[in-house]
Amino acid sequence: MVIKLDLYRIFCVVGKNQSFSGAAKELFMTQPAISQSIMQLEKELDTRLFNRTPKGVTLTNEGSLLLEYANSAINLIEIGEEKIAEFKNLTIGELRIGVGDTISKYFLLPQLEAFRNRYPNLKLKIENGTTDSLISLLKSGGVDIVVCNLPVDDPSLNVTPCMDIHDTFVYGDKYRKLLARPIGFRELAKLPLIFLEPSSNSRKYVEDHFLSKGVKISPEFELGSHDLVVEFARMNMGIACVTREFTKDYLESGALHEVQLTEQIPYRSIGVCSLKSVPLSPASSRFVELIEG
Amino acid sequence: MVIKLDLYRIFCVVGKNQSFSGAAKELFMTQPAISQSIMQLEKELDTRLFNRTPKGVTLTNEGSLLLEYANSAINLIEIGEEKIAEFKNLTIGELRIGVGDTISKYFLLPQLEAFRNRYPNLKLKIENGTTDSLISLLKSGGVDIVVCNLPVDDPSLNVTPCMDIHDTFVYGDKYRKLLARPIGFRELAKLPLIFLEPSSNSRKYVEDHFLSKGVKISPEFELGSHDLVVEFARMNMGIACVTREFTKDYLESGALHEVQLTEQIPYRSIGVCSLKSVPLSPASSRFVELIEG
DNA sequence: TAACCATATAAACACCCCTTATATCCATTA
DNA sequence: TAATGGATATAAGGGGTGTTTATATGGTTA
Repeated sequence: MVIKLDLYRIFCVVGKNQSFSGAAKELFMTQPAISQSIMQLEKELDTRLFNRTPKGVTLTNEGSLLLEYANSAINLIEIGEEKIAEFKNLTIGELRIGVGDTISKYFLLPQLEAFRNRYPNLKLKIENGTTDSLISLLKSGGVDIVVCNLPVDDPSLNVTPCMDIHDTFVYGDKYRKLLARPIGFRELAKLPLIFLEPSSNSRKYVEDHFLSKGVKISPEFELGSHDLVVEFARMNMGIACVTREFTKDYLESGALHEVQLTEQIPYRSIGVCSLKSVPLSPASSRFVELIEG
Repeated sequence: MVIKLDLYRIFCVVGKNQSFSGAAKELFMTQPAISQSIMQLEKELDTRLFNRTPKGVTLTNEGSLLLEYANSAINLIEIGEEKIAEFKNLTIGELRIGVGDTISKYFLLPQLEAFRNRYPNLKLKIENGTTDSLISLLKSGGVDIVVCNLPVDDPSLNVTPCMDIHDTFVYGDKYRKLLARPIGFRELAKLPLIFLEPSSNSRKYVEDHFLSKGVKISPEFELGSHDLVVEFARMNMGIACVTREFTKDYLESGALHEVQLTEQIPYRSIGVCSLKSVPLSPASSRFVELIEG
């Protein structure tokens, strides 16, 4: 027979008060309840814990010893509960986000900054990688959520789009006259093009779309990051395929100009992915609210 | 609302097993009981502690953290229970005995030695003093039991006689002829007498008994310890009032001889006294058994 | 697709713990 | 010494809670 732990809570309070009736008040119980609880504990331990006196009770040696242990135990539980509360406050804990490089810089970083200011004690861990590698990281428990380019088609994931992005082509001043009027995919493909590497999700998306229209591209430059692509365009190395939303500053300042296309490239979305089977942690859930809201 | 501590015990077992049904087996409960207990704990903490998977459950971050605290707490309780068991085994704890000097040396010491051999881990504290001072020490909680000369007449004490002692008079070789035949109190009182100090319980007892027979004694020597009294008799300084049981060696070896009295001094007893209001500790109770048995 | 193993849900029952009521003991005070 | 007050002990009844049985649901595996 295992001794009920709740008896120890009562025991601690009685030990503190040196009185059954005093403990009863503190615990919002009646004196007989306390009396019986202590008697039960004493019976199960086969040890007298208190000496009853006309003015209360006093601990026996055994009782004193036990009280130290019981007090510590209950304190530990209380500290544990406090820690849990801190988790809920997001004053402790961690948030592990998987995110693609470009999204990281232009979309997630500002959000992360705000989030960090709000919950400065939360540990943040950011994992970079391709969409595919991030999704498998998510499934293996390496990250809590993944922010990546959609579509992601996986029945075991919750996928929530949170921002639309548009693939577009931009150029520097040198090409201004040449591109003064709208052009089609086929004409565009003949110009010197600047793209991301073929492995990149964005590159594949645009390239596939062109292919579906019967147009094959063969870029002059294939670069490792969106930043580089933008810089090359600004240096008039060619026409760059970029994400409009991540090139906003250059477009608004007039450093770059957008190609007018006669056909549209359908927009894509950035979305948050999480495992259906694992409920979001408080931190993840709060972060998702933030970037969706 | 305070969270029931027993939920934490279940939580620990589930955490260890990473499985509700596994924990159910270990706890001799059914799986739904575990399921509901964890759900209740999660509800009261408003925090998910386990992620349910098809092959069991896994701890969330919150759960992991809480488990450390809960495990430690329950371990503490278990250690406390073990300590209590040690108290019962008399492998820890202490025994505080109040005892008169003479009794200490001739009666208690041998018993104490046996007791200590049997329970070597028990701390022993011996307090010396007069019967009166020991009784008040007992009442103030300074000792657990008192071994002293009876009678002790106090309604708040349990008094158990455990050995009879006899007051008698002894002498050395010089008095041999003089005391070859039985004599009465009155004649005895005229001889040079060696007694304990007037404050001693034994002295008072014998002196009072003589007085009740109309005989007043005026000892030649009044000494501080029974040992001294015996030694003075051996050195033929007079006729010594001693306890027969504590002078056995001298009498048997012929170093001292016992006065043949025509009237008897009623025997007294040595007894163990304890407070009625305070049950004996395991150690006290075991010791009392020993000296009574 | 069926079987198996995991957790979740629902409902009934049994047990336990708490409360109310009362007793008892001791100490203090009139 | 009797009476009062405050402490714990005891007894009995009732309500709540936790456990069980029964069943559902979901997911992996063969």
